[in-house]
Amino acid sequence: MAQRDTGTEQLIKDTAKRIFFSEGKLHATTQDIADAAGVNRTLLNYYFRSRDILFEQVAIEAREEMSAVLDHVFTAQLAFKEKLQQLINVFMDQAMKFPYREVYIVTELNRTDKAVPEEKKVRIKAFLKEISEEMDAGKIKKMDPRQFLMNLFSLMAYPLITNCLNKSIYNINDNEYLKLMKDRKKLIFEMIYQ
Amino acid sequence: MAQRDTGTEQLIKDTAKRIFFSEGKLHATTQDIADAAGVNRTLLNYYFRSRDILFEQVAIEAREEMSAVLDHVFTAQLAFKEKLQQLINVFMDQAMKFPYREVYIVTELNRTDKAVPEEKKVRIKAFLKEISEEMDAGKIKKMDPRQFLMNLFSLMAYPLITNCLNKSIYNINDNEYLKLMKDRKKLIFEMIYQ
DNA sequence: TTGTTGTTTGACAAAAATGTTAAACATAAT
DNA sequence: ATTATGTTTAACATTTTTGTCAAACAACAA
Repeated sequence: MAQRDTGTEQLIKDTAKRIFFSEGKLHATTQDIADAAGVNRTLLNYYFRSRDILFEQVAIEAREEMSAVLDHVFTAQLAFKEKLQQLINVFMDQAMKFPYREVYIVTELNRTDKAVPEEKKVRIKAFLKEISEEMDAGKIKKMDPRQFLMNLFSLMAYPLITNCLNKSIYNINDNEYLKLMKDRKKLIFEMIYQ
Repeated sequence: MAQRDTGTEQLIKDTAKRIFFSEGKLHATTQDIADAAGVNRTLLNYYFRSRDILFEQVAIEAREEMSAVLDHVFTAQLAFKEKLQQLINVFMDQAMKFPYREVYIVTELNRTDKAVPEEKKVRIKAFLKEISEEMDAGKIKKMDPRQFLMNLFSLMAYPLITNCLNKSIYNINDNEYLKLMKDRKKLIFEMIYQ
């Protein structure tokens, strides 16, 4: 396919991701993406054949990027406590850059009525087991381990999705918001781990 | 305007809300909404003039419905503990019905590049003050009260937004999911209030 | 240089979504 | 029954978005 790699294909995908995941413009058109990338719209068809294929490719890579982060932390040779700290650190850094990534994944699934892709559940199950053991050891409050994971991801992801609302509600500017989000890393850890 | 109220205007809005807030189909067209409501698409223009006006009206009412719930609980004549329990109970019931309501509000703001509407901050400020007092009284962990509120809403809202993903990741069906969400009410309260 | 191949562009075509209009319809009042 | 008024519909028009194609362009090889 791409014999002379001009970087255009990657540029288009990166731009699409910026618009969708960072700016949260889920209704962006192919023209919007082309303009933002500074390329002719026809190139989107040249590299991806159709809008739907491009959008799905972006969704697929979003899921892959997500799994990659989680797998990396889940399989790290670390004690649970350190794993947790690293997970919070890495995930929140990504969430601050791409706050709407999960929202994009979900809305694309809702839009296309496509079956939810079966996740590789081995890593998750192993981590759920670790969580259970930590509960037995009294390091974290006893509950359904799935609830524990939902709590964790909720605390990390949601405030960034509702960024614009929070800034209005709590009367804070960009800098202060950034500080609040950085503080959250420590706060979340202390909240779920004694 | 509506001398003979046939209920059509309300039907259109209710249908739009169902599609946007419940089904999470944020890319729905006017035709999609008309079909789902079982009415001629022209009626959307008859009652709302344009698509944009309808969509903004829906967003405005979404914010109003949200504030209404919060205001009601915030100003209730109850002790903080009971207020919190009621808030969790009422908010999660709504979130289970309309999981994507906040997402709709946010994406409409991002789509239209409209200024974030200034919220009535009096009630919020009063509640933030109550939270501070509760912290001083040792009933909740000390932190920035805004973080406390973010925690609370994150824990309530996020798992419902990611419903379809969670079902795949944790291998659960609709019924089990419903039970998990009901259990969360108690779980969230115990997590943030000693 | 010339030919080859992959890339980019503009003009055009097609499809999808939204908006407009006149006429049909229904209901209530005269 | 007839008129008046608000509601609904179908046909049409417009705008927006997406897709196609041939030609121009750029890099590389023979």
